[in-house]
Amino acid sequence: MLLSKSCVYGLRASLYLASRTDGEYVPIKKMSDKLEISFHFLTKILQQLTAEGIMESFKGPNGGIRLNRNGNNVYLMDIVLAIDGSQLLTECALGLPGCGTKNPCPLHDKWAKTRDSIRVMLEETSLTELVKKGKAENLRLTTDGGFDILFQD
Amino acid sequence: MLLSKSCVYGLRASLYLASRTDGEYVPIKKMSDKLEISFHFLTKILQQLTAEGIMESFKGPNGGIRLNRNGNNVYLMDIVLAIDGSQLLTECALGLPGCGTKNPCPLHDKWAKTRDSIRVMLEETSLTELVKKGKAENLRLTTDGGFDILFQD
DNA sequence: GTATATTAAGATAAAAGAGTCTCAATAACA
DNA sequence: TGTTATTGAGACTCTTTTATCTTAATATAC
Repeated sequence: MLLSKSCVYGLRASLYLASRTDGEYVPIKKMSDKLEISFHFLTKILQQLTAEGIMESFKGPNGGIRLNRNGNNVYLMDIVLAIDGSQLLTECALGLPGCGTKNPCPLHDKWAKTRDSIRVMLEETSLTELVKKGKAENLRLTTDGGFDILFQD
Repeated sequence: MLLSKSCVYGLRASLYLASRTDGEYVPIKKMSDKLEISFHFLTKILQQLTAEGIMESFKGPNGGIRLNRNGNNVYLMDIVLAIDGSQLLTECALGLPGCGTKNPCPLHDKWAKTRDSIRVMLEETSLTELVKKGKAENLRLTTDGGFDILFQD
């Protein structure tokens, strides 16, 4: 698995939040219902993203979570790094510690190239870009149902 | 993590075997010592690869494991599929079941492209190619030490 | 045939990842 | 001020992966 399950859930939740343009807090419970993710599990993941400053939270009635972008776009890489760390982008394909251009394994060069294409994809893809596409083509963020059903209250 | 630890160990062992051109069986114990992998764990992994027909084994004194290539080259993809299965190459980046060109998630297109570059790399890289490179440049297959130390008895 | 070197197979254990539960803290509002 | 809606934090459980241990099966050689 490329990304951990936590990370995948984090991405889905981020996309959901990014599509809410009103800037209001969304309760985690609502998100977990819509996205079909366990409430408590999602809560933990969002706590991480909040701690990293990617989201901000507010307690109490009318509270919830929202993106904290200060006008800046959020990229997939931001989420992945916050949850899974940089492992995917640095690790040796043969699991050798300290593998790099200095002291490589036989697979290093090829793997570094492949890894780079993953990195570029994550770095260059923004939440807003995917939301735009998702809305335009009514794509899905859950097992069944299109993008739109997420936003019917 | 892109590949499971079992798969990584399987790749290292495969490279080790591919570098032994004499066609003799290599005892797992010797391999596990050289490659610094737990003997019992490696045994299980090699059992899988033997079951898949990628290697062949022989019991008793002078027994061990060797590649069963019948003159054919083995590619990284063979090992990965045998141990980790096709998950990596088919799975949706957002974890949605049945995600594909028919019913995609917003990330599907981009991820399919990235996934493809991983697939191509695994499909096009052969053990012999890596062994050749490893020998020529004395690269490593273990934490420390070059390719050559593996083959001093 | 008996001892020895090896893989095969299954049981068990330890560690990590995924998921659940409970209670505390905070904020709104009646 | 008390009730309710929410996030925060920690303990706990379940599952999968990783690793170890034990015993059986098989082949060789004396």
